[in-house]
Amino acid sequence: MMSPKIESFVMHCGEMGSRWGFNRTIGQMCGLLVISKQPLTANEISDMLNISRGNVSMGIKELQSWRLIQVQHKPGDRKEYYTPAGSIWEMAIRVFEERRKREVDPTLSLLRDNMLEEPADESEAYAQDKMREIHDLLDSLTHFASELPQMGPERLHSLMKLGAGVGKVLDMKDKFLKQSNK
Amino acid sequence: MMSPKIESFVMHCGEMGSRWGFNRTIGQMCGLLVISKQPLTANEISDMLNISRGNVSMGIKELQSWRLIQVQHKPGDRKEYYTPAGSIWEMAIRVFEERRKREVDPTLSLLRDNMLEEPADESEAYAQDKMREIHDLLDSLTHFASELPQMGPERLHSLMKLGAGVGKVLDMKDKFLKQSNK
DNA sequence: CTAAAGTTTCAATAGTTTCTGAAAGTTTAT
DNA sequence: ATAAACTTTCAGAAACTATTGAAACTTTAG
Repeated sequence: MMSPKIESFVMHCGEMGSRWGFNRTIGQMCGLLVISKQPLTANEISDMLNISRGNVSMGIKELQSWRLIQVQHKPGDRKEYYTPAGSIWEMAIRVFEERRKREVDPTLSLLRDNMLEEPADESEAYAQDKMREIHDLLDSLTHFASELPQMGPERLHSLMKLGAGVGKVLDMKDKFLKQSNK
Repeated sequence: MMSPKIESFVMHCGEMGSRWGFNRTIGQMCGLLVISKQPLTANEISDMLNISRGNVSMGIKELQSWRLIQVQHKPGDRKEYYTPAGSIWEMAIRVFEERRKREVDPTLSLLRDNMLEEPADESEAYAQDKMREIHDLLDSLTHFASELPQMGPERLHSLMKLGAGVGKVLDMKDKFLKQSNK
């Protein structure tokens, strides 16, 4: 049915899925759709992965809520065909975005609420300090992440290859700006 | 026992813990240790969070395997006191590193193995293409992440504030290098 | 309107993970 | 060597999550 290479990949996606906030079968479904050249129907997915039709239906709903898959229709065919919604890069961005909405945003708002109140004693003052530290880190990270989509994979690639060299480029930029201001 | 502000933070850490690869109580333990000025004993943790002593012991082991907490001893006291292992920044880096080891490295090696073999047909060729795309993205990300620790939080902060502006800085650098080569 | 082709829902079941608490283990002081 | 103070382990119970499959629903064609 599935070639062994493809199967090993799909099963691995299942394992990873369960660590990344979906469950095993949803991970498998996502992996399968990504490496399939042709769009697949719900029944095909159910057969290829040996999972019940109902489970596939719930999985599709979930993957749609993550904006990772799309429906397609073929003329003269009532079935719904599913494909990944965009490139790997776009899908990765969407997972980050969704997780930010679901996990980071509520955390930031809890931290902010907590920081507004006056600390009642020394231990609360310390706690607030730490919360501010966490808040600032999360805030920086989300700002950065929110710019990624506009950056595209090529620029990301050069940024990533640069690695810690980024520090040097930043210094260079600062120097340059200082000179201009003189 | 715990002030309401601190409690709400700790409970929230529990929720987040369960989405980030630990479980709820381990998340709570970690949150509690991070915002406590004083080191805590296992019994104190057990009392403050209302969880069994055995559970705390397992949680400590797990947090140590993530390199997130440290033991301390007080002179003339046999108990073990626990504190976070480093700053928030260092703890975040450790979580990324551990997850890379546990999740990304095995994925990369599976993808590489799969890509070495000759595709048997068109659909395998397509699958291999997609696998290469995933491989290259993960590979870039891990390279970048591996440089973060040497960068420190201040530089990260300026990089993050820069956001998509990074693109422009990269272009600037490229131009600069071209001119030097002429 | 009805049948056929398809999709979704949801109660029940299966499977997995987490937590407890009692027993076993370890370390230190005397 | 013993007892006291503390920690770890692990089998079983409790809690939670995922999966099935049959019934209900929707859509289209004739």
